[in-house]
Amino acid sequence: MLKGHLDAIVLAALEAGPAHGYAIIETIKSRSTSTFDLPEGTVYPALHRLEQAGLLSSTWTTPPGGRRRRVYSLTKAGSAALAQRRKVWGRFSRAVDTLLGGRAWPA
Amino acid sequence: MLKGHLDAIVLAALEAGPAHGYAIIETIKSRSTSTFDLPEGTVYPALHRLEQAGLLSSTWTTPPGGRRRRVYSLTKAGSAALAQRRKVWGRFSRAVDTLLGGRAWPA
DNA sequence: ACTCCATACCTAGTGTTGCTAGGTATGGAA
DNA sequence: TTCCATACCTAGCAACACTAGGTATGGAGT
Repeated sequence: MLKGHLDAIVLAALEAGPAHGYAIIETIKSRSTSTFDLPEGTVYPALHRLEQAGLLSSTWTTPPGGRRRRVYSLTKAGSAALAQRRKVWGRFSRAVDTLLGGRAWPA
Repeated sequence: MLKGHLDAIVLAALEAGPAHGYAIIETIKSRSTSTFDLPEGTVYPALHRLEQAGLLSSTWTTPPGGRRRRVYSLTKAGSAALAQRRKVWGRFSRAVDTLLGGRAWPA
């Protein structure tokens, strides 16, 4: 369970530049040291939702020796949403840290 | 949205000692400086779920000058579950911090 | 006396979310 | 030629948190 922060994570994965779905999954997996090994059935619908919401845009591309890929980019609204989500996450995680017992930053 | 960490929060609220539902809501609200102002429709079903799962036990009490209250306590399984939840939260929040932009460990 | 609020509990139903479990298809390695 | 990694997709499900109601009592204010 990604507990509602999937959107933020996906948007953040696209902040460094456009990418296609499969690559996004790999990026999230490696950058989280496999804590988040997201199934495609989680990520693809999320991408569609985010595009629907205007936070992403996509174009089909076919690299010379390869298969078709759908490449997503952050829209301006997407960047704004990401900034907002970061704030929400910060507030949320600080509150949970407090409630779960103070000392929240193990070495 | 509490994103799946409600159980951990409720269990943690009972770690200091038994309490009844309404008081738990107040505790969570004040300790989170109102970040989590949980509606009763969120907390009561959660308490029932947790008791059903054997993580909490409850007894009805009626204080001298007052109304009936249902007081919940952590069971041994509840304490163990809380420890587990804390670990999950730690791993989860560290991963999200990393994905959302690096600098995750404020002083 | 009456009203209103805070306290204190409850549940049915709803929308969102993430996942399971399937499906299609291609390029490259064994 | 078989298999795996790549690369996309969707229908349906289960869990979760919330909305929106409901009941009831004690105390404070007018």
